[in-house]
Amino acid sequence: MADDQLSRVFAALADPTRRDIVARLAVGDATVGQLAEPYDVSMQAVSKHLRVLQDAGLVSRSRDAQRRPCHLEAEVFDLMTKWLERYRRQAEERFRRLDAVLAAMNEEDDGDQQDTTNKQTGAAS
Amino acid sequence: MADDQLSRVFAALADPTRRDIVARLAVGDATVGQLAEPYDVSMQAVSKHLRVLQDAGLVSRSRDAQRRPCHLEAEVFDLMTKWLERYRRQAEERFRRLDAVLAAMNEEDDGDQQDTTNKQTGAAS
DNA sequence: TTCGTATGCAACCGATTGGTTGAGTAAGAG
DNA sequence: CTCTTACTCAACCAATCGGTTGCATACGAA
Repeated sequence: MADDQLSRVFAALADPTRRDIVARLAVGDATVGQLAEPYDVSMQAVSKHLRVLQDAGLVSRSRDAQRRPCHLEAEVFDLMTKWLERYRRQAEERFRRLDAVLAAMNEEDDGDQQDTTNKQTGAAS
Repeated sequence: MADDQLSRVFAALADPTRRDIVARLAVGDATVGQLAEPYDVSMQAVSKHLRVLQDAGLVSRSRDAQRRPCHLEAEVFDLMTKWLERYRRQAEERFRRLDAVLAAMNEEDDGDQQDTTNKQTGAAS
């Protein structure tokens, strides 16, 4: 179901263990073993988490002898920030409009408060 | 597994249909039927999506006769933004440190050239 | 070559997810 | 009251998820 990048990123970060891994990689690169150590799950489980993070573009991996160090890719955060910023702006805009309506209602506050409010038409994601 | 708020929010937004619903609610409040109409899924399915969004704190719902209008709660976005900002800052910080190391290496670049740097994989997409 | 370390891959399992259909509920209209 | 509208709830189902175990692989060391 999660086919696009944004879906993969959000799905990846929906797991606390994976967010924890991201937190540790933000401090510095680490191997699978190092990442697995603080948890009481198998290394294969952590390896799976890393595959999810990698598919989401959140981490990249290189080779160092038999180790596969993981590196946090920070650019993906920009994608999320951009997505978020859009709705924050829209929410603020809506808030401003609501304020305006309220102010207008105060000014001429006799009868007739029928809604000139929003019926929306959808946007896409 | 997704018990905390952040997990619920990310999980909720991992679905393209739910992000779409958020996009439409950002424009203005809507009923379940209005939200379901553009998709070729049952209203029950949309109702389930809305329950997920509600549990994540992303939407609230009121009552208007037999209708249940949905309203986007923008505050949750602050939670995500805060989470994101933390890693963006850390990434920048790391980047600055790497720059410093590189600069230091340039300054004393006579003999002795083994890298004490982070091995890091190339940039990305 | 053989051994140990670090990791990946595949198969399996129980819980969750996104969808369905069908029945039930809340409220205005006739 | 009954009918219709607008939903929710409950049961079910296939697919996915997070975990496991067991085996295969890549590489350095002995």
